[in-house]
Amino acid sequence: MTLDDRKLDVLRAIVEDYVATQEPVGSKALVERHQLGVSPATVRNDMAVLEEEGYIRQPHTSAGRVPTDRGYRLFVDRLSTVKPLSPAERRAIERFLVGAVDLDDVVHRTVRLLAQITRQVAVVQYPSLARSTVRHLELVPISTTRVMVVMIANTGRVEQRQVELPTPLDETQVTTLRRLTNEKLCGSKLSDTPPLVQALVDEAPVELRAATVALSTTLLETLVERHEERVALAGTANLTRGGLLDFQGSLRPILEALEEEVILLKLIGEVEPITRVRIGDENEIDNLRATSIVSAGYGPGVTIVGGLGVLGPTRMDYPGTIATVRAVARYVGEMLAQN
Amino acid sequence: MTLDDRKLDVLRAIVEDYVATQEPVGSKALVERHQLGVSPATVRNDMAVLEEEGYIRQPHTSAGRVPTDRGYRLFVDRLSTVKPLSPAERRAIERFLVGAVDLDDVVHRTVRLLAQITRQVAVVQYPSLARSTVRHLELVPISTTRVMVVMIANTGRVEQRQVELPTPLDETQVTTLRRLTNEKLCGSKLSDTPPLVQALVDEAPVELRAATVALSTTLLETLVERHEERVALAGTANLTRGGLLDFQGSLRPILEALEEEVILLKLIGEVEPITRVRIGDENEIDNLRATSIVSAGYGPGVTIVGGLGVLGPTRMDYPGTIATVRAVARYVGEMLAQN
DNA sequence: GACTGGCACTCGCTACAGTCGAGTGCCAAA
DNA sequence: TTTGGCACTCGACTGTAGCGAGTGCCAGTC
Repeated sequence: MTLDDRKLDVLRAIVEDYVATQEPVGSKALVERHQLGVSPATVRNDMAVLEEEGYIRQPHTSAGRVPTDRGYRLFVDRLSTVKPLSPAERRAIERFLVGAVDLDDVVHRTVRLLAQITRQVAVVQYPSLARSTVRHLELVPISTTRVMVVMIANTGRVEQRQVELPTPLDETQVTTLRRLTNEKLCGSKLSDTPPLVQALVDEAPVELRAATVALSTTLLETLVERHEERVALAGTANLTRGGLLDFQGSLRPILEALEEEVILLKLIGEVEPITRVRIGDENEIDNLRATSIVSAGYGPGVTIVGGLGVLGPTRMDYPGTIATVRAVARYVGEMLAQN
Repeated sequence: MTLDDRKLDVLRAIVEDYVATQEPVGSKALVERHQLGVSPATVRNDMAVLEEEGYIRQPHTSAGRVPTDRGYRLFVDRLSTVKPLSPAERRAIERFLVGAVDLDDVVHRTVRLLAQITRQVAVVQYPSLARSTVRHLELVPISTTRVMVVMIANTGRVEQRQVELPTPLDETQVTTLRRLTNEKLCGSKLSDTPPLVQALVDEAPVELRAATVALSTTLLETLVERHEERVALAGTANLTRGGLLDFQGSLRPILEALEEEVILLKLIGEVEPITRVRIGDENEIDNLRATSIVSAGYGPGVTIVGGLGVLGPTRMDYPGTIATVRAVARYVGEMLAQN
C-alpha cells in the first residue's frame, strides 16, 4: 500500500516532535501541536498503518510512537527541506575560519566549529595525501648518513620522515638529489608516484643510486602504501547531551569506535561532494548502530580532497545538521582554494 | 592523635578492597579478607577513629566505609609500595615502542600503550618546543612572495608556517636568508631565541631586511609566544569502565575538560622527572574533582622535554598506575635519546 | 467510504508498606 | 585494650494499588 499525503504529514510530525522532546509522541499531543485538521482517532488509524509499514514503532504497548531508522530515512529523503542557516550561524562560520595560520589550524578550527554549531561529535579528515599533488620535496641533512625528507603538498599538508642512508652524502650530493627528486615528482599526484619513483631510481647517477633507493623506499612505504590519513575529532562531550536516554546509557562502544582512525575515515572519507546521511542500522560499524552520521566531501573548487562530518543519536535534527555540514564543507573548500 | 600501625593497616586494607570491589567495605568482610589478627569489633573502633580524622567516610549510616581523598593521599604517600611491573608488561612496553618511524608515531603509540595498560585515559604531551633546540630551519619558496619556513627541532618535532613576504625574493636571496637564519639560530633553545632573532634582523643585509622582519615576526609569534604545545589523548572509552558508579554517572564535565588542550597541559606538563599524583580535590580543575591524575616528565637522559600521564577515578590502582607511568616515561625518554 | 467520538483495555510509573540484612555504635566483661 | 553481644539504622528489594497516557476497536455520522 502506498502512503497518502496525510500519513506522510503524520510521520513528519512524529519525527519533528520526537526529535524536539525526546519522548514517544501520542495521537492526542500530535493533533494539538500540528494543524492536521483531523481528530486523534484518525491519526491513530494512520499511525497503525505507519507502524505496519515499519516507519514507526511503540516502545511499549501503552506508549506513544517513535520513528524507526526506516522512518528517519523516509523523512530525510522525502519529507524534510534543508533548513537555511541563520545569518548568525553564517557569520559564526566565517569568523571562525578567517585568521587560520596553518592547515592544522584550519582543521582544528573547523572541527570545533562543527561540534559547536551542531552540538554533536564532529570529525574532519585532513586533506588526503592520495589526492594531493607534490609541491616540493625538501631534503634536510641531519647527519652525513641521515636526511629528513619533508614533503609539502598543494593542500598544505606537510609530512616528514627520516631516512637512513646506506652511504654518507656530502652537501653537494644532497643538493643534486634534491634537484633530481623535485624535477621528477613535483606537480604529480601522490597516488601516481610509484612509476615516477622507479624512474627516479633508474635515472639517478651511480654514486647516488643507493641513496635514491633508500629515499624512494621510505617515500613509497610511508606516504603511498600506508597512505597516512589523519583526522581530527571534537565534541565528544556532546554525546552526554540528552542524559542517558540516547544510546541506552552506554557510551562505551561509541567512544571506542571514535578512537579508531580507520573507523572515522570509513565514516567521513568521502569521494563525492554529496552530503551523505547514514542512519542507525545503515551503518556498517556495529558499535555505531545507534548513531547517525552526516558527512560531506570538501575541497578547493570541485575536486574533493577530504571529508568531514558529524555523528549523533539517530534522534537528531537532520535538516539543520545537513545544512550545517554542507555549509562548513563549502567554506573549508573556499579556505583551501585561497591558499 | 596519631594513628598506630594497626589503624594504618586497616586503612590500607580498606583502600585495597574498595579499589578492587568498588563497594563500601565493612568490618566483618575486612577481617575475613585480611590477616589483621583482631575481631571485627576492634576494627570498627579503628574505623571510627579513621573516620573522625577524615580518612574514610560512610556513604550512608548503614553502609561500609569508603576512603576519602585524604585517605587515598595517605595511602599513596605512606602505605603503598610501588608495584614492580610484570615481565609481560615490560615486554609489552618495549615491543610497542620499537619500530616507531616518527615522532608522531612515538607519541601515538605511547598514548595508546598507556591507555591500554592502565585501562584509563592517557595523555602524552609532545616534546615542548620551549625546551627544544633548533636543529635546522628550512625555507621553501612557495611563490616569489611566499616562503614556507620549516623548523626541525632536536626532539624530532617539525613545525611549519607560511610567511608572506613584503617584497619578492629570488632563489639566491632565499639561499642567503636560509644560511643567515641557520647560522644564527641553529643549536639555540627556542625559549632563548627572541634576542637572537633581533640580532638577525639587525645584521641582515639591506635588501633582505624586510623579508627578515616578516620571517622573524612569524617565528616569534607562532613558535615562541603562543608556544605551540601539542598533546595526544587516548582511552576515553575507559571512563565508562565501572558503569555509572564512578563520576556519579556524568561523564560530561570530564569529557569537556579533556577537550581543552590547555587543561591537559596543565595536568601533565611536568618540569621535573618526579612522578606526581593529584587526587580528587587536590586538582585545580573543577571539572576533574572526581578524578585522580598520575603524571611524570620524560626526556632523553636527565633533561625533561615533556610530560605524560593518566587520568582515572579517584578509586584507582595507585601503585600499579604509578609504576606504569614511571616505566613508560623512562622508555619514551630512551626512545628519544636514541634519535 | 472516510472520519469521529466513545469506551474498554494495556501497561509503565509512582507511591507506599513491609521485610531483610549488612553494617554500625555502644557497653559490659574478659 | 580487646572482644562478644545487642539494639538500631537504613538502603535494597518486593509486592500491591492507583493513576494516566495512549491504544485499538466499533458503532455512528457526514
